[in-house]
Amino acid sequence: MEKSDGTASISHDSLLSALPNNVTESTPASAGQTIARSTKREDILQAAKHLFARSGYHFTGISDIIKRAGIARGTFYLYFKSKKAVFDELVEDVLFRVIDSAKPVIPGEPPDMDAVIRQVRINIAHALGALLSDRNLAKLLVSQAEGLDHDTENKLREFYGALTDWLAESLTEGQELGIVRPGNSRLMAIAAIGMLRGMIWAWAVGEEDIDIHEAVEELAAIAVEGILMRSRGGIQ
Amino acid sequence: MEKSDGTASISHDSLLSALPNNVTESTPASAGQTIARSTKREDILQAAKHLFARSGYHFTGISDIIKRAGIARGTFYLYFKSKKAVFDELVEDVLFRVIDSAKPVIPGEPPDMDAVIRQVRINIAHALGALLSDRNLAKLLVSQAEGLDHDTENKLREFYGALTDWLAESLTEGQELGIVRPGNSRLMAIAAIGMLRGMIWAWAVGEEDIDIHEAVEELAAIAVEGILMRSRGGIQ
Amino acid sequence: MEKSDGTASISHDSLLSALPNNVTESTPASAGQTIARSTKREDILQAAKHLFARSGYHFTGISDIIKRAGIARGTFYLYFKSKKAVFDELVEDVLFRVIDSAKPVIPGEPPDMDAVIRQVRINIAHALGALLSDRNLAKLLVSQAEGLDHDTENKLREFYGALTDWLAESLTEGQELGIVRPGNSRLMAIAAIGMLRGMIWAWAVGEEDIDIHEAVEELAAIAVEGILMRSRGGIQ
Amino acid sequence: MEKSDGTASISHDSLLSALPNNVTESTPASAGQTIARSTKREDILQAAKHLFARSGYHFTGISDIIKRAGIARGTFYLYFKSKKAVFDELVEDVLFRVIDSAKPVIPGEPPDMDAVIRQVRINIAHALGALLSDRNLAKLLVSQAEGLDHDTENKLREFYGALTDWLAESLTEGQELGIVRPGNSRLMAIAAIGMLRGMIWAWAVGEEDIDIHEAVEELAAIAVEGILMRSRGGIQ
DNA sequence: GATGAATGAGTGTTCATTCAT
DNA sequence: AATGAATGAACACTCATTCAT
Repeated sequence: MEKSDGTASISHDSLLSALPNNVTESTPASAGQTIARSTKREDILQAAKHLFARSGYHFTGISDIIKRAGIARGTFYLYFKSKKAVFDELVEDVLFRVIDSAKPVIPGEPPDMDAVIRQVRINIAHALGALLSDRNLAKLLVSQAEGLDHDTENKLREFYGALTDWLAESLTEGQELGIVRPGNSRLMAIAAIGMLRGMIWAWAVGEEDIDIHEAVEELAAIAVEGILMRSRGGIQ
Repeated sequence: MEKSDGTASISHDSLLSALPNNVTESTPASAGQTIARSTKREDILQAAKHLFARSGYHFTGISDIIKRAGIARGTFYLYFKSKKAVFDELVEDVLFRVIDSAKPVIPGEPPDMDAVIRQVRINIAHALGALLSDRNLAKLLVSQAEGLDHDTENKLREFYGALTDWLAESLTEGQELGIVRPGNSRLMAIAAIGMLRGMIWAWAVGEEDIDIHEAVEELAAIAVEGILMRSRGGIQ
Repeated sequence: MEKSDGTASISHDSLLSALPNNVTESTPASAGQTIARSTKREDILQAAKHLFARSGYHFTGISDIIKRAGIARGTFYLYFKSKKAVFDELVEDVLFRVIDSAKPVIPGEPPDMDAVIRQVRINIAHALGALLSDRNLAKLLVSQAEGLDHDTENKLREFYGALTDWLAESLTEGQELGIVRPGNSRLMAIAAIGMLRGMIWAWAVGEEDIDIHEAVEELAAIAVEGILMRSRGGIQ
Repeated sequence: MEKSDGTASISHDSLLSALPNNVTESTPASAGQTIARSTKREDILQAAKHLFARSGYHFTGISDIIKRAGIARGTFYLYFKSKKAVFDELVEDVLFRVIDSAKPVIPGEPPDMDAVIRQVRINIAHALGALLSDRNLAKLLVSQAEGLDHDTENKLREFYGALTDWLAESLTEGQELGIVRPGNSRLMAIAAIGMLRGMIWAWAVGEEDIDIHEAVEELAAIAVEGILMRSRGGIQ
């Protein structure tokens, strides 16, 4: 994406299209009332999020959700058409958070490595922060959403696909600008996203005690320097 | 682990302990017969693997498995005590493959960076190869095993925990030997494993067309050099 | 049991303890409503009683019960947690009826043989009447409750044990008061209870056409002339 | 039954007809071999008897029986056409033993009360002895055979019916001869058989510690002083 | 005769969803 | 809008019986 002012940046509009329907306005009609917006819907989402994260989708029953939300059985179906619908909304919520956190990196003219690295660091911090703010949501994404059904699998596939496309494209542009190491940018993108996911997983599921600032530093360091020491020069 | 000859290496015995019982010989007794090994057990495993990978554990019924394996209902329970038992065996199978592929890296005296990198590359190739040989098995590990019961979740957690411990320890030793960049070795380990998982996931679930050799090269390159270019020097 | 006024009587409190929990109020909460008591629960019990008595516990399926009760499969489990639970409630019901019918015999001072016999006859009438009012319930007690699981078997064993203990004790006291023939009172108790059971069985299972009044008379006659003391004579 | 010599006695031929097929020759054909008669059939019966008595018909599987009998699955069906067939044979065995033990009481001319009582006592001893010799068989009869299926229920009904008929008839004849108290002889018969059953049940199921001689004495005492005529007196 | 791998009809129970009130 | 009693399709698993060897 070549901007008119000559600087290159990667918009994240394409990422948003990965979500089936726009999540921003997921509240029910409820036209008449302006204040005291139905809190029940939110109660259900909160209860379900907690339970899905703790016990998993399949082991969480409608009974559990309504008990925790403090509503009656039938009421549940007033706000959501199915158990799956609640899950879907929660998943879309996480995905949106992550997408929303991805900001284009603008190298400047001429490319200023230091600035780039700062921006990368900020991007990583945002992506991590988006998920690490809600352990249950993170858990949902990394350990419940997968392997559920074909719909969810597809949604996830699309999401990660779009994320990978976007990052790979960004890296390719970065290579052209000389700020990204030569190589298969798509594989780099996959690896980079994998690192982030690994961090989230370790924190959410593995229950590692991860300090977000340290994690951001380390990920940025790997991005810049890799893991192994170099005697001199690069890889042979 | 300091070996008597001065060279350091990391055994992977600790990794093996992550598996509840040794998987290598899980076939039933059937002592007498030497030939004509019961093919039914294998049929069931194959059928279940395919279906679990395609539709998920919960959406795969015994009916589906026996239909695909071409056996009767009761026959299934002649070979496995439950649906869960089949799944467990499949999961242990993948875990064992991965564990088996992890080989210690011996830097030599004095540390020869080139040799180290070669060995790292081999390790990556093994780990990837162990899983990329069977897409369904890979899918099982990265996307189906989670969100199941707590037992399986714990097994997986333990597995990744042991893998992380092992790699983190290796990296720490590497730092002492000056072949690994300074930094939080545990976070490095998490990130490194995340990269591998990301690769697997992209191939198994995202259905990316990944060339194993290229993937190994790129991962090794990231390990050695990171992703971003460096003006000179490391991160500021 | 020696009462302070010199008269002896046998309380049947010990018998009640044979029942695991008090059966009298086994209806579900449903606090608010006063009228329109859930008839479904009763429907299920009636249907199950009929079927258990006709075909036996093991040959009666949930399908049979719900078909006869005119409800759906799931509805059954709204009122009972298992097929066994229905059976248990029915059994406890019979046991309670029998226990409830046992009233202490008070000989008076000095012992009035005629009064004693009248009371014995009343006791027999109660015990028989409690069961002969419901053929299916009777059948359950004498021919279905056995051969089930150990829990039920134990409950029954305990019940008959308590009944025997109580009667044997009563007879022993009667012997001390000179209104019961000398002899092994425990064996007498077993025989007496056996007679009653035999009567019930013949009516419920053997489908004998038994007139309750005649049966009471005959049993009383045997009791009076066989167990109770006579002016002179006895076994040679 | 009026015998030609003027004495009355009750044959028990009618009782034998209660058994569907004559039990005496229940061994399989196996024509050729005279010696070394197949012990397997007996092994199965023994094993089944033990298990049925211990765990009940429904909780005893073919697997249990063959394991205990030390034979293979298929072999079982070489000797019995079904699990039920084994049970039936065992039940018929008990019934036959009881029937076999019933001997006619011959009062003599003129009726000798002492002789009659002796014979009654012997009859009771035989009936009890037939069952008390094998606790498992007794248990089968009193606690497993009932409530099984309609076939068995009918067989049992017929058996007890015939037994009752026989005893009632005997009692009626006794009344005519003046050795049995007036009254409903059928109800007397039912009560008498009930006493015996009660004794057996208490011993086999209730696990009472019953001395057979004492039991015979007590039952005889009840019979003599409750059912048989006395010089003077009777029910008031 | 003896075997035991294979069978499949049958079981009790669950739970997301509906709908009359 | 809110309720919760009622629903019934779907499930994993059992076990008496058969039959090719």
